[in-house]
Amino acid sequence: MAERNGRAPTLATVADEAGVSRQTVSNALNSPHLLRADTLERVQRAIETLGYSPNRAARSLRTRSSHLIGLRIDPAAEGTANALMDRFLHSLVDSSRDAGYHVLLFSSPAEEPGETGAAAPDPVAVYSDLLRSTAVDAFVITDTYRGNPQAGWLEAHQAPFVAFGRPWDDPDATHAWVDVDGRAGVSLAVEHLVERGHTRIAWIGWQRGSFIGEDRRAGWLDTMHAHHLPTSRLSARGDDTLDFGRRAARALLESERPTAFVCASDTIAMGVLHALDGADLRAGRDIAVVGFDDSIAAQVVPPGLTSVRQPLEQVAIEIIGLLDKRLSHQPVLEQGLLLSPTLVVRGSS
Amino acid sequence: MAERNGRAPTLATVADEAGVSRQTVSNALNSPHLLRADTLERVQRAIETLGYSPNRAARSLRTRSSHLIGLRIDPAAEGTANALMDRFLHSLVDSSRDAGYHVLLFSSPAEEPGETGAAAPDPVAVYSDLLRSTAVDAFVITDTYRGNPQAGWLEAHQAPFVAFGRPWDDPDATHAWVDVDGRAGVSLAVEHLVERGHTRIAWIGWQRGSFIGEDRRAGWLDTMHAHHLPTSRLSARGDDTLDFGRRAARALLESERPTAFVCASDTIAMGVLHALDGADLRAGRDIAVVGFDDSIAAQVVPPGLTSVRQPLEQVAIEIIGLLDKRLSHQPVLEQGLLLSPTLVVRGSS
DNA sequence: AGGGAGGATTGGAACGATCCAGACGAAGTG
DNA sequence: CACTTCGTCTGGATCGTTCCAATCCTCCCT
Repeated sequence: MAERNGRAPTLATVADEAGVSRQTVSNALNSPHLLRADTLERVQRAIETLGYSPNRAARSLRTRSSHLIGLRIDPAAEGTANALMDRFLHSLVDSSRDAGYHVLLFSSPAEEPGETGAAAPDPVAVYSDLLRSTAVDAFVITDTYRGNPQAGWLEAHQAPFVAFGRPWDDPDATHAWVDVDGRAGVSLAVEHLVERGHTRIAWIGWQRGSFIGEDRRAGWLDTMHAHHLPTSRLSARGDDTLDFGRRAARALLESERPTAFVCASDTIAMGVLHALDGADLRAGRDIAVVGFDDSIAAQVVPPGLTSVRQPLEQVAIEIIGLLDKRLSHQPVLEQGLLLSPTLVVRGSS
Repeated sequence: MAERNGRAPTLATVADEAGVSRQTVSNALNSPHLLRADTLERVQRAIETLGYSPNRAARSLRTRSSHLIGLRIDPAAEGTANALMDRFLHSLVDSSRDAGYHVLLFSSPAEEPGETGAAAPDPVAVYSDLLRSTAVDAFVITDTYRGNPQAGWLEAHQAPFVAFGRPWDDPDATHAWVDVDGRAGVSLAVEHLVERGHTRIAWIGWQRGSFIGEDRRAGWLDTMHAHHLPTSRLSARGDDTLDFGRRAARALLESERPTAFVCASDTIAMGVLHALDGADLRAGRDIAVVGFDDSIAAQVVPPGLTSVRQPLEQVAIEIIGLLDKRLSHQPVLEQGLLLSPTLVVRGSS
């Protein structure tokens, strides 16, 4: 931690201390194999003594790479059990660190409806700007649930990025992605319920038009058919809200008497729990409920909500792996990677 | 978005295009008042045409400031309803953007117990390194709940930072901080319950030794005394876990028959709900429960958990405000800022 | 008309690292 | 012994911006 005349030590300082040239110190850091063993050690000792860390700005300027990865963080809707991001973010930061990167968070300025109209906030402008100013080397994009303009733009501008989520709507996409097999996840859930003896298993999911929603629903449909179980009128579609979950469950309970609910999200599943609470039914004893995402709410709500858990830690690792390959100009063999979720069984089933 | 020979435009490119010198373009960006109106407009047009954004690395190298704010993101314990971070993070990113900063996330390498012992992972090393390499201009630190080594170290090294949380254990601390008045929050909760006619109001909180825990508990104690209500044997202390909440509630229900529970956290409150669920009691009808944090779980659990909500958005704004002042060498008048939480009333009370 | 004053603009130097081409020895080869 | 080869190390140029001091221009005053 020693400093000289109040300013942080530079390469030159270290070079003086070790009695070598700047370039040699640089090599000691970046290509140690080029140095003779004793020189290397001498330099390392000097670095240690002075408490030297290379200046990122200077390095970044010269090498044209910041070793930062950009991630847009979207305004999460309150009340939607969307703590997904939390787990993913941790994992992403950890994986990045291991690969020598840091994560830079950014957000888009809110598109306030009552704004002075002229400056239409281009959702892609932020990406463009970060890239042009060499603030980040690459992006991780996460919001591919209903197509996504960023992916197209980034791909067109040859910006390095990896997506969490398949390019559902663009079969020609060539960018790298990692995704979780939602269909297989829901299938796990249905199998689990069938094993427990349920035959009337209802689906509560999202509106048509959500690719992810349709994929998950297909998991329900497939598995029900495979077991020759009825599906007609056992399915509801709506928004990803507590309230919709509650209303849908109430309606289904009155008309179709299902014994189990499989939901497209934990938010909806929590809505179902509300409906049961209102009808004096108990989840797990009278009716089974399964959610999707293994959110914190699922973990703590009594009696525990069975839920499909995405392997977010693994997703993050794979994403950084792909990104790192891309950035170090190694050939990327697999374009996309589909990971399997697991089912966490709790009291609600 | 026009580019010249495949490389991003620089100041010089813009200068050529506008027929002025580099420095003038620089001034157009940083001190527009120095330019004549027509020159300014000419330069701006050139910038627009070329799609120029200043190179951050170069700027950062010259000005010795990265316009990045570092935030350590800790491995959140699963199952603890700690989605606090999520709201805070969003807010912090937004406020930072408005002030011209970005947020850089980092984490400490996990201290794996089975590691080759020698390299003891110094919790402060990461901060030190980021600072020396001028990767960030300042830090926001959040984990001050039981003293915090970083704050001391950062203060000693004159590193700019603002803490979310009071310097409980260090009356001599001179750094800036923003915190939420937990005591007042719990007091709100107790007042609310008293209004509803409760007189036997129990407290379930954390172990002695947590400053925050004692502060919140004091809110309960104060308010109970103010209303001449009994407190003896109505208080339990333990870990911040579901399980402790459940056990404590069960024990209190058997021995003291409280009609309401006030908890130090939503996690504990959810544990209480588990206990009620097991005893066939209903929260809100038979027994009132109030949590702390207004986590997502509190929002979605049936019948809704009344909870003390921290004004995290405001906290983030104030933190960035203080940081910005500090970094732009304006005098910081207030050293600390204590914000008031609110009570969100839901079905559980 | 000459001399300041002050605003507008400019070119050179610097920030701290890496790239590049070349220098220096020591070792190997004909 | 001269010549090449290879491993090691070095100095100058460079990345794109801002700082600094100097210059130019315009306008006003005497």
